[in-house]
Amino acid sequence: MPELPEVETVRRALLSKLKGKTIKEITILHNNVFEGQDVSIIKNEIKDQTINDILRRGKWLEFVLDDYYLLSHLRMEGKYVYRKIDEEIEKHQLVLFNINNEFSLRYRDVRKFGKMYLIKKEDINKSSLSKLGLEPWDKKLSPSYLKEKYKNKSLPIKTVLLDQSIIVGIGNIYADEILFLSKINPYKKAKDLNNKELQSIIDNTKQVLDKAIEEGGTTIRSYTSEEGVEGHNQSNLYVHQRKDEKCLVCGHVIIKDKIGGRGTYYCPKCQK
DNA sequence: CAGGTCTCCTGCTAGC
DNA sequence: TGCTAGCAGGAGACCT
Repeated sequence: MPELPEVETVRRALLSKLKGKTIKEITILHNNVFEGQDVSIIKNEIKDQTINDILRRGKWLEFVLDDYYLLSHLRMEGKYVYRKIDEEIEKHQLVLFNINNEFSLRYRDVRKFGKMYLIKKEDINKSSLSKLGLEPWDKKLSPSYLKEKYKNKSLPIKTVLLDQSIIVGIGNIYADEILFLSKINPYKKAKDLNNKELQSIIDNTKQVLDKAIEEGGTTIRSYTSEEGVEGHNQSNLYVHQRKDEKCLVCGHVIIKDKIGGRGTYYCPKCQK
């Protein structure tokens, strides 16, 4: 599932193909991708908008057009494929962007969970992006920031790490890895963490995500950044998807539990 | 406000 | 071998 490193890898690949190119037309084959929006307006407004840049905020892609931002969230299995304009439409391709009348950028999403929003630039503060917390590398991310955010959180730290209004970009895979490296039990209540543990979470978040970006993301199940390009970070995972295998540090068997409805992998000996 | 539950969706797989 | 129930999960809606 695309988390911050995967989205960042996708962003870089898209930018190299699309920077400066123009969306001549959009074909929306599945209206729910633009949930709550009038697709006829979108079809008109996006016409002839140039892709000036592609940014990332948390797990969101932000296409910087002339008058709009096109926000795209891949959720579980969303991905972009790039085709010659006249190639046949394949199953699961939900939105087609005509690029310079020459190429076709296609949003493909088997499970149809992903979302897009076309937002006027002046309305960006009313968008989903406005509710996001700090990027992992933000200088403001400190133990005191987390202390304040966690002070009323009785939920397990595993669950709270996934809360995008506090730190952005962490999903289920990296949350498990961050807690393993921080030697923190995923069941521990967020509000009970001390400064040392909070600092450890901050340090390991940056380290885990940096490493994963360097490796082009983690490919388990279906993620690829562009067609035929898989990530390599799966070989760096200590606990995620390693149920019943031995902990690489202490040899104890890795446990899988369900915490907050999410599959959670951890080493009960290393993580107290 | 905090937190629990449900919903969306389809492909894969464990188990019979 | 073939079938099917159950599982996978990010984020927002809705309820208590």
